[in-house]
Amino acid sequence: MLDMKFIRENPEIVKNACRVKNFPDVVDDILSLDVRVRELKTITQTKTAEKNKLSREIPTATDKAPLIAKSKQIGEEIANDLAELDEKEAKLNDLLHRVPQIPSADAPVGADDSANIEVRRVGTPRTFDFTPRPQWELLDMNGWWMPEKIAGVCGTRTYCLCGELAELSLAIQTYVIQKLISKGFKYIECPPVTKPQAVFNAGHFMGSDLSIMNDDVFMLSGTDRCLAATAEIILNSLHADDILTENELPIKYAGFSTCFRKEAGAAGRDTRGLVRFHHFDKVEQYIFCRPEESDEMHEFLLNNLCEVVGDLELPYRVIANSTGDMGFNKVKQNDVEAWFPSENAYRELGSCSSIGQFQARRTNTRYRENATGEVKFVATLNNTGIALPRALVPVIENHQNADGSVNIPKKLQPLMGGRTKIGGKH
RNA sequence: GGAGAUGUCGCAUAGUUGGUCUAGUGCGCCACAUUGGAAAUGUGGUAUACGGGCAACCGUAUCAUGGGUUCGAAUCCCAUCAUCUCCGCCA
Repeated sequence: MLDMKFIRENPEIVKNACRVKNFPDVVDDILSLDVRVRELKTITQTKTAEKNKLSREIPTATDKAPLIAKSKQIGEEIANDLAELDEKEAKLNDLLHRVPQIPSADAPVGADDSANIEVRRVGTPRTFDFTPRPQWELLDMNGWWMPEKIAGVCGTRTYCLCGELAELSLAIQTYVIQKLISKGFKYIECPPVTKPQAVFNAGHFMGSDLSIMNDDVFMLSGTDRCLAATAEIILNSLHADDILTENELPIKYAGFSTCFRKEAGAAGRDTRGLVRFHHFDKVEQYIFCRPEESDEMHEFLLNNLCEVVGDLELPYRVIANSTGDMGFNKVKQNDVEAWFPSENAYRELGSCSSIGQFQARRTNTRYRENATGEVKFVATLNNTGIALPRALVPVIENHQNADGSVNIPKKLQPLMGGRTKIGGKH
């Protein structure tokens, strides 16, 4: 959410954000509600002050009855005003949670991903001297998965990895975690089960009604819990209501969790191979920092993901996502896409996002500034570290050999017991 | 899952026959004084949010959370949550 004062003082900026991000403009409703809410607060507080004064006089008064009567009467007036205040404030609160984050000035403006800009391209897609196999053929011939079996047992959009590919998946995960630890991240194993409030805090959803997320989140039947779609949800709320010291910042967390998604809007898409499931494993980078250093941290996070993809020896490109494509809570977003030979296209492996103070307002995560002693909201950022099994797809497709074996990227070989390749006819 | 206990202003605590509690004390922290410097000591200060005000400042709320009783609640009632101890179950 945004700061009410900011909206009050910069309505045009906020209206513009609603426009370029494709969200309904509720700014005028907010402004008029805000005026009434403040009016009511002033009135009720003045009356309460009067009532408190009377209450203090009563114990020592000789004639208590008239004071009690007066106090009682003021109490009734306050109750009426409060009823209206509660209603108006709830409405205002809901609308405030429908205002999107202001996008960065350098973000491309556009309605959807067609307005995204390619920032840079690293590496060149390999030219094969044989006909490369798509991921599912490699998976089949090497016995690295059992799609029909798993679909039968667990349903659609689930997967299992078998044998050496499962080992490689674990090696990649370990590699990324170790890399992030070496860059100053604290590794956190996050629970996949959480409360809807934490999902709300992450700021992906609009409004203050938590029930709307039922369409997108797996609720655990008969409980008040749900399955988290990303470790970001847990990491973001890890300092809820804290006042951190400036010296603690930036806080860097590398969170691992299995992620659960309904993929309700993706029916029929990516049904073959290891691209899209109801569950997957992800190492997430997450940072709490001073707002002034947010841009610097964004580059840091983005670079970490680029390094990981580079270490996997994959051609990739970096995208600047447009205002319409970046989502409700984001200031800016850069997707990192790797080359998928079977699709003859670059596809997303991770997404680096600056959230500004949007999530921090929802979690009430603040820090005390050394110089001024002022308490301010922190800025938060997140990026993928690695998402599996999707990241395995470009790895096996780009590094495949004619015999169906797959070369292991050099940096991963130590974690694979020194092996240089897996699969094929040994 | 069963039984019991607890939850106070950074930490530790006082406060439970409702009203000098606008929450006391100790520690910590900050400032000043004292000192050649320090320790010790002394004095003062020490939260967050919101509303009002150019400002100094004033007001309101917060004693786990949410309700309730009352003119008035840290204190009484109800619900919820969390923590601890024991039992049960279990990777």
